[in-house]
Amino acid sequence: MNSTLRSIPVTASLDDPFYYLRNFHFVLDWVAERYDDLLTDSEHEFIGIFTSLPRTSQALMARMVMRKGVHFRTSRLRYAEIGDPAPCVTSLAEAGLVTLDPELDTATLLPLVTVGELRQALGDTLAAAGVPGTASKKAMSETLLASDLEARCWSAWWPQAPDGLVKLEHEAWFERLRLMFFGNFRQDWSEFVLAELGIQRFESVPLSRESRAFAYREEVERYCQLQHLRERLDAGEAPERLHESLPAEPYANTWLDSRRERVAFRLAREAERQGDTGTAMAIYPDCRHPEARVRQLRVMERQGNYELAYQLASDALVSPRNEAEVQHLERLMPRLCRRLGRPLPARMNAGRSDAVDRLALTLPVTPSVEWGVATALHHDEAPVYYVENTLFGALFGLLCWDAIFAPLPGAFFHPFHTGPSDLYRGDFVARRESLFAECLGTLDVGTYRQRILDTYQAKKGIASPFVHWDAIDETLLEHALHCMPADHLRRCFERMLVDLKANRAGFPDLIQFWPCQQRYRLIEVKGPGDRLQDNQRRWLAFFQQHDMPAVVCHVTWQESDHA
DNA sequence: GTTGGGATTG
DNA sequence: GAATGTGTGTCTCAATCCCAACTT
DNA sequence: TGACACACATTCAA
Ligand SMILES: [Mn+2]
Ligand SMILES: [Mn+2]
Repeated sequence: MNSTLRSIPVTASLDDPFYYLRNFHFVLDWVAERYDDLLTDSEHEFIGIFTSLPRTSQALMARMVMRKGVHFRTSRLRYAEIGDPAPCVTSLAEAGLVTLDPELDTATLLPLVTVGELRQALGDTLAAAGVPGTASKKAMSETLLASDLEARCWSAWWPQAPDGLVKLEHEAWFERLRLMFFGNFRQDWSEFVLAELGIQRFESVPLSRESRAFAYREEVERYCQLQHLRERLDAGEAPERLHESLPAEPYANTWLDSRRERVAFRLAREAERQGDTGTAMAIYPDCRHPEARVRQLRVMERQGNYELAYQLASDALVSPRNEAEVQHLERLMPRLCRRLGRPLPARMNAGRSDAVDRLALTLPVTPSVEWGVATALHHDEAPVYYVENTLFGALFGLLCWDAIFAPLPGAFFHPFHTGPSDLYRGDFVARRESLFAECLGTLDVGTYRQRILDTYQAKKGIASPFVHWDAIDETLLEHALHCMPADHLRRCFERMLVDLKANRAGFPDLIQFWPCQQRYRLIEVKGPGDRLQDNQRRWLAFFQQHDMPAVVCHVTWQESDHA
C-alpha cells in the first residue's frame, strides 16, 4: 500500500513562535494513531484534557516537557510568545498537569536555588551547623544533605521567595511518549528543530501507518525498566542491588533481550571494578553479551581458579563467539597452561603469522602523530589522507545505501532515523541478503564506481551510520576508486558484513594513493607508548591474508636541538 | 572580574 | 616487553545566558 | 551520549 506520510510536513516552521507546540502535537498525534491499543486509560484521558486547554497553557507545558527535570521556578517560565505564565500555570494545575508549590526534599531543592538564595533561605540553619555564609555551594549542600532535613514545600523552605515553584506531573507518560515515538531514549525533541534548521537531514523512508517501535505495552515498560536500572548504575547505586531488580529470565523479544543482556553486562563489569566478583560471576555465565565469557575467564584467572578457567577456555576455543574472543583466548590459554603445567592445545599453534610490514620514522614533535606522519609521507604524486574508519565506512555506506535504507518491516518507524533500527542485530544482513548481493555485485560488473559517486551526489549530507560527510570529499573517493581494486573493496565489505558492529572500526589511520601507478597503501601510525589494538590487528591480519598493502608506522620523537 | 560547564534556544 | 585495566579527548549545531567556581 | 582511539599506570614473567 502506498499510504506514505511523506507529503505531510513533519517539522514546524521556526517562523511560528509556537513551533515547539506544533512539534509536540505531531508526536502526540503520531503516537495516538499508531499506539492507540497500547495506551492506558489515563494516557487517553491526558490527550483529551491537554488538547482542550488554552493554547498558551499547552505551550507552557510543552516548554516544561522539553526542558530538563520536572521542577521549575516560575521566574524561569517567562516566554515572549506565552506572556504571563501565571494564568497558564493555574489552568495546568486545575487540569492536574502541574502541582503548585510541591513538597521538596533537600536534594531536590538544592539545584533549584543559587548560593545567594541558599544563604537567604537557610543561612540560620547553616550557621547553626557551623557553615559560614561565605562557604561554597558545594559545602553548604553537603551539610544540608547530611542534616537529614524534613521534606517541605517550596514556600516553607523559603517563605520570602520572590517567585513560586511548580512541578510538572505525568513524568512517566512523557517519558513513554518520547520512547514510543523514537524507539529509544537517545533522541529527543531537539531532533525536530535540528531537522527544520537543516543541521540534520534524514533519509526519507516510506513509513506505513502500522510502523511502530513496540508491538506490546510490556515491551515499552521493560525498556523503561532497563533504562532506569542503567541510570541508577550511573548514579552510583551498588550493582548487587540493581542485579536483584534485573529480570533473570530472557525476554521473548530478542532485541529487547539483547538490551537486557547489555545492562546485565554493564552491571557485572561495574561489580568487577568494585571488587564484587560475586555479583559479576552471578551474571557472566548466562550472559550472551559478546564479551561476557572473556570477562568470566578473566575473573576466574584472577581468583586463581585455573582449572575451571581452563575448562571454560577449552570450550570457548571450540566454539568462539567472535574473533575478539579468539584473540583473548590466544593470550589467556598459554598463561593457564603454564600455571597448570599442561601443554598448549594443538590447534592454538596454527597460523600465527603476524609479520605485518613495519615502517620506522623519527619526527619532530607534532600535536598529533597521525598528522605528523601524514605530512612527512605526503607528496604531490602520492597524497596521504587521515581517514581512520571514515573511508571504508563511506565507500561501504554509499555503495550499499539502498540496502541499508531499504524499508523492511520494523526497520524504520519515525522521520528521524540515521539508520535502520536493526542494524546491529544478528539477522540484519540475512534479512537483506539479495539487496546486499546486488550492491556488492556492482563490484564484479564494474558499475560500483558510478554507484558510489552517484550516491555521494544524491545523498550528500543525509545522515547515515556509515558515512561521515565532513570526513570525505569527492577527490578522496575518486582517488580511492581509482587506486583500490574492486576485489580489495569487495573483500573488505564482505568482512564488514560478517559482523557490522565489530568490523566497522579498526581501520588504519592513513591511506596513501599513487594515482599514476594505480596503487595505494594503508598506514597505521603508532607513536611511542601506543600499541596495536585487537580490532586493528584483525584488520591488519586480514589485509595481509588478502595481499592488501598495509604497514604499521612506528614513530619516535626527534630530540630537540636546544636542551 | 574572568572562565568554564551546564541548560536553553531556534 | 606483554597484557590488562582505566582514564581522556573528540567528535559535538552554534549562540546565548546563568551560575559557581577560581590568581583557574 | 556513546563509539572509538589513544595515553598512562600496574602487574607479571622472562
Ligand atoms: Mn587512530
Ligand atoms: Mn594509530
